[in-house]
Amino acid sequence: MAATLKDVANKAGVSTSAVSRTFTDGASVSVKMRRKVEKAAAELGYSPNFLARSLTTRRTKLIGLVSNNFHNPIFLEVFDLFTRSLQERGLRPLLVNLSKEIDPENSVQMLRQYSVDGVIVASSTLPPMFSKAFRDKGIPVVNTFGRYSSSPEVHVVGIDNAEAGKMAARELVDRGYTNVAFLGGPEAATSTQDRFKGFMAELSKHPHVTVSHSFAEDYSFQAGRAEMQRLAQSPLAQAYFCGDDVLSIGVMSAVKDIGLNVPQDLGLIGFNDMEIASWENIALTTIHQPIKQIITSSVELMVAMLDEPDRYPEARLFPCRIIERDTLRPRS
Amino acid sequence: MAATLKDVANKAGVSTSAVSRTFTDGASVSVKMRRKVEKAAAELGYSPNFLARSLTTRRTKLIGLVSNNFHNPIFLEVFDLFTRSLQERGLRPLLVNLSKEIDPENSVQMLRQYSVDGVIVASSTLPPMFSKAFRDKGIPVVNTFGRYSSSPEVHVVGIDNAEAGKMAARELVDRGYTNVAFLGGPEAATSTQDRFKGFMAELSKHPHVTVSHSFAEDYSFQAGRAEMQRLAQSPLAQAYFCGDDVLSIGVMSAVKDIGLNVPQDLGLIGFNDMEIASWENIALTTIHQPIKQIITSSVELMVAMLDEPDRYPEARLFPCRIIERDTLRPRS
DNA sequence: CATATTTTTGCAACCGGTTGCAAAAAATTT
DNA sequence: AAATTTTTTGCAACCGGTTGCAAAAATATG
Repeated sequence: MAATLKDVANKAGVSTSAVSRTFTDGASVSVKMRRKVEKAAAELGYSPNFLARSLTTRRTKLIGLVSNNFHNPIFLEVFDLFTRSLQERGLRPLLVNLSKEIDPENSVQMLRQYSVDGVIVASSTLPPMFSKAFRDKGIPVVNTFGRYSSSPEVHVVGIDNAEAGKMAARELVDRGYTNVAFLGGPEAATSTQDRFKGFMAELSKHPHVTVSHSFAEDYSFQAGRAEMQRLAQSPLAQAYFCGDDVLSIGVMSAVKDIGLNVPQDLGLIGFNDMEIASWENIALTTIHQPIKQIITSSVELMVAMLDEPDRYPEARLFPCRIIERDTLRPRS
Repeated sequence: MAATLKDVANKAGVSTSAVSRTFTDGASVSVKMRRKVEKAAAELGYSPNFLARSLTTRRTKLIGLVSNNFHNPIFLEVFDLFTRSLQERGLRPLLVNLSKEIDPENSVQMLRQYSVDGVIVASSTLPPMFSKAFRDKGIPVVNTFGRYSSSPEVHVVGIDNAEAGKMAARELVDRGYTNVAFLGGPEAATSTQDRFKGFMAELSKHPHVTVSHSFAEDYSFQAGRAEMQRLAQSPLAQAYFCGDDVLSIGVMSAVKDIGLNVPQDLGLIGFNDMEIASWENIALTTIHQPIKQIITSSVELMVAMLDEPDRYPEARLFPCRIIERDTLRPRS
């Protein structure tokens, strides 16, 4: 069907190596030869087969993009940024949806069979073991949104979740709340655990502030709503730090149903700063996670690893910042 | 690095063909041979290289998943369903983000270079020419959410947008609105054009109903909000049919700012029934597009085409239905 | 048991490219 | 113009598999 190298070589009356070289940059070809070959190639509509090429070059330019977050709107943005960023560098994302998949082995094997050059694991809820499984097979891996560790075993790019928890705590204290609560996502997620730890650590410096906590089933609107409905059966705190924006919005909706007003009766601070949080009829005060930088950095790190696979694992952390909107009472 | 066919053959003391056959189903291998080979393979941790295999079998099991909708939350659901559905059938999505890319040629060439078995174009805003470019190169293509045509040139799976427009019109008339408006997405999108046509056609049967129309810049919250703010400078209609849920929510937010109430002062009906529409603090009445069926059907069609590439192009259309929530006044 | 039939196996060519090496051609130097 | 150096080119082996074909082995038939 499609024209091959050999077809072009025949048509141009040259060797296959000559054709190959014209399509490999940095190879030695004379101007005359190049012109002759390019003419024949254009007439045949030839372009080299990447997969055949990969057999000898050992580079496919395929990058496994592995995630289990196909329900949180922020991940649409994540996929947008990743795909664009990879494309700009001539890399191609092979998307793997891990929803309800627990065992890394299948994915590892499959991505190896496709000879991906590297793997980006984009998730804050997958166990670190997942990323390590790739590293153990010698596949360069970056765990984006992964857990920061002082002795990282794989490359991690993301934020310091504990620090973010502290930031939320400070903000609530600053605004004069004296009875606050942590309403986290799934307790098993390392991101939740770390934010919780940071939140509590900071508050322990302010003994006059009472603190409670609970965890929603997952990072979703309905989980947040349900959790707040449950909490409302007992006395509520003055302000809640939610593990995620979409969770916060669920909470907001439940609060409204109860007949309370945000921020007058109850303060709310979210996490992520997804686009929806900025919608004027939501206007959620939240902690912004610099997704764009995180993703750009992840891709840059991946590119660096392609040249230097045994690069020493590093953690790249980006600072978060508070985006003030309408769900916390004004600073006192 | 990784073990190859030859390594396994050596270790097991058999020919490479024998090893190849044990990993190809339907090939003739004796039980003894299979056991011997499998043992050696297991010890070496061997699994076949798909790309090398694809060279001779001419099947990569890669499917290009091409879209330009990386900002509409409904597409997260779309990607979730596509990736899961493809994975279940042993196919692998190679994701292509077409945002701001207008020329199909690059994508076509790139996907050809990776020898994808087929391409799914998931977009209602890309011109039909895009899908045809793949077909012209002999690549099986399904245009999901594409435009229905009585003489389709490529396979289309989606809804009958004109019919959906009629459905919206009927619903508004039924509820006694006599002054209604169409607030579409980008005018260039075929989906917008068709819904508009259907909407107008149905209303022409009800001469007592006044109708106006306008178009937002794109399918986004801010575009909807801006458009409604603009419209509010002149007298408003009683009810609006919006081209998309996220657009509707933008409209809703602007309406609220003006000091009007939905549905008492102004009715609103959206399109898509994305998850956010069901959030209790949004509660948007909308037209449900059966995304799940559309995607399952798209993938099934793709699988069928892999066996029969010259299959006669068909259009598969699924009926929409109205989801009643809180943004239209009750039936009179 | 010899012969015919079926199944299993290995050889060798091929899929579409790349690349080390040496010969050929072109450009420099003497 | 001959000798030397540099650049360009083609040969042939290879990347990791599959597959048609014929030989070998196993099974069935007379």
